[in-house]
Amino acid sequence: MSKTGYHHGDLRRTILAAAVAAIGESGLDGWSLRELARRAGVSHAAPAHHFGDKAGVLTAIAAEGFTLLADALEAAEPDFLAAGLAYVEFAVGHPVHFAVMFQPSLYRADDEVVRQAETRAGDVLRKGAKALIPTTAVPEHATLAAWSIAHGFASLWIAGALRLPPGADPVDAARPVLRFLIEH
Amino acid sequence: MSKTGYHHGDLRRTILAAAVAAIGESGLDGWSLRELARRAGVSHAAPAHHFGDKAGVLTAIAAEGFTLLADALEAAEPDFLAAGLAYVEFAVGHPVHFAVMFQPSLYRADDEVVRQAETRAGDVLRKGAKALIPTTAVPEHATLAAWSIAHGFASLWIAGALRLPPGADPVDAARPVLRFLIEH
DNA sequence: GACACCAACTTGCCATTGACAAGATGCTAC
DNA sequence: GTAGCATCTTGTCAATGGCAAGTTGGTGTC
Repeated sequence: MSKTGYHHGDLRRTILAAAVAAIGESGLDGWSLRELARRAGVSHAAPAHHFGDKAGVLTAIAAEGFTLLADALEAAEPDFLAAGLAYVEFAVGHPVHFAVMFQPSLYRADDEVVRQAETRAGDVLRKGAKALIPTTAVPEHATLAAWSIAHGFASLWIAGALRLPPGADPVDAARPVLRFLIEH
Repeated sequence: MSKTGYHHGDLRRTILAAAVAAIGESGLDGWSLRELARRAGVSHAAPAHHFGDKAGVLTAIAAEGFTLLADALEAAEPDFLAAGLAYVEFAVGHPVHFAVMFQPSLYRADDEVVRQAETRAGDVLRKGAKALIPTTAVPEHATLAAWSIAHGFASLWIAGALRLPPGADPVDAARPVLRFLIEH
């Protein structure tokens, strides 16, 4: 675990965290493998050993993101509003993961680890949503509507497209919007 | 307009189209200014003259996207379902524009042209949505819900996150989902 | 305890790229 | 016809991604 010496001990996680930080600061275009290496205090080729290439780093971020999302959804109360707010909270709290996850062209979507994490998140989301909205309509439509509205609100918030008062809390702002889906 | 000679005549649009094509093929990371120059048959520095840098190209794509979106929304029938489907149709039909538009960190969001186009699209969207959903709830919530569900569905479709039967039409798939917001 | 093995990391390298500077070209207005 | 200027080119440099080959040191085995 020591940071000195030839073997870093925890380089993989260090670089992953550095990548998330760098992307958060400079955007998806403003980072380089060499910068991550510098931040971690290792040679310029060290990241490649753990991740192969840039897509490998993004693949790891996506996998981590799907796992975090699945955890967040599982931890939420089993009703649509709570789950939807948990979805928004995850997205706003981990905007880099969220952005990468839903741009499969950036990473290796067929990677085994990503697929497992994605499948788990998808299962949690679908199974949950299925029973959360009492409706006379087709359940699949309700599920997609629920997912879409939470995903859409989170995306628009992160993009800064919503012209809401500065300092507003995204979860508070999302509540009445999500509620509109089920009661109005 | 002739493609031969020192002056291309239509380089700006040619490069812009090449950029959209290249990003569509290789993703937001898989293109270079030099590649655009090669596709257009000009020198490697020609794109910089028109766009400055890579962010300049993405800025132009974003501006074009907001204009196209505003046009599409204006052309749609004045009701929520039609407008929502037009939104989805635009996003799926112009996935590159859509992806760039809602990632302001990729381009110069404070660019004058972009701001005007974005404002126009926003106005069309907000003014429209305001009167499209008869509701007892707060109009702003209804507007945000409508925007979110259309944006979310489109994003998830483009990301390939929806596990729907292959060959399905996105607009047909979106219809019952959007309808769920207003009647269930 | 010596040795083999192997993952972790480094050094060195090259083609490609983004960005800038300076020069060449040709349209256009007067 | 010529001055001015937008358009496009040529040349260049630092930075990057990715690969190859080498080094380090921990771990298991006898």
